[in-house]
Amino acid sequence: MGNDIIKGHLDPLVMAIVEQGPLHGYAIIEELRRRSRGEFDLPEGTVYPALHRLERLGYLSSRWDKSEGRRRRVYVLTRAGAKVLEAKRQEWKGFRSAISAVLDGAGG
Amino acid sequence: MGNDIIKGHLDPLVMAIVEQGPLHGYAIIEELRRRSRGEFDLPEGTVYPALHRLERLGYLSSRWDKSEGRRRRVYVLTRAGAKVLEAKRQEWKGFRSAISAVLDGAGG
DNA sequence: TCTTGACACCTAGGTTCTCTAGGCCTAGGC
DNA sequence: GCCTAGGCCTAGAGAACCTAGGTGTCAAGA
Repeated sequence: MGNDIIKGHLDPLVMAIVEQGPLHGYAIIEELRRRSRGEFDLPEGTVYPALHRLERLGYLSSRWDKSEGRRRRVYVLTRAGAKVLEAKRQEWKGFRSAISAVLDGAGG
Repeated sequence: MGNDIIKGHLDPLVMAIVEQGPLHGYAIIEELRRRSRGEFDLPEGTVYPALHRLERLGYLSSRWDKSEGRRRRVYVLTRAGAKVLEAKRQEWKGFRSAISAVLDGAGG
């Protein structure tokens, strides 16, 4: 529950997973679950459209892989994607400290 | 730009502001901007509907105040709202560490 | 053989959230 | 009188995520 709060943060998560090496959609979902220790257990209907969007934006590129019988679409991070990811990491830091500042109620 | 990443996090922010004392909408916007050091500069069209939603959910309650000539709707956090806010704070901690774990690419 | 379950992909439509872009009103300064 | 700041409001647009379905392969076991 409360996967809703992921809104607006999914793209950098996916890009960060793919950053470490070519991966297909299904495996990305598993990696996301594993690295977040189960916090992000995302349905395919969330992740696949996100992958398509990121590819359309030029942040990921993909190719079909049939090496093991099953067909898989394998994604890699483009150079543009790497730049965007780095920017998103910075953005996240600012966002995180801003939220914490408000939630912790520091007077100013 | 990038106020989009606030999606799903606005409610606890607003509740945390109101937690510290009765406040009206316009002042809540200013407090949010101040405490986040300018990070959250939200339009009225974002905050007012959120206040109405939170009141409808029973997390805030409001009364009209006319003590200074101008009419203002002043909000306070309900007991239910306080419980939800506490839960949201915990949720935020989990979310924050999960995002960081993924973005920092810790292998295991 | 047939069924089941894991793997692997896809998308239409619904819901919900935030933002844009307006509108209304009062008070005070010029 | 006019303008700005303070103060409230909402309809509709746009975007994101999820639900709920669909397709197909492969391996294990009844």
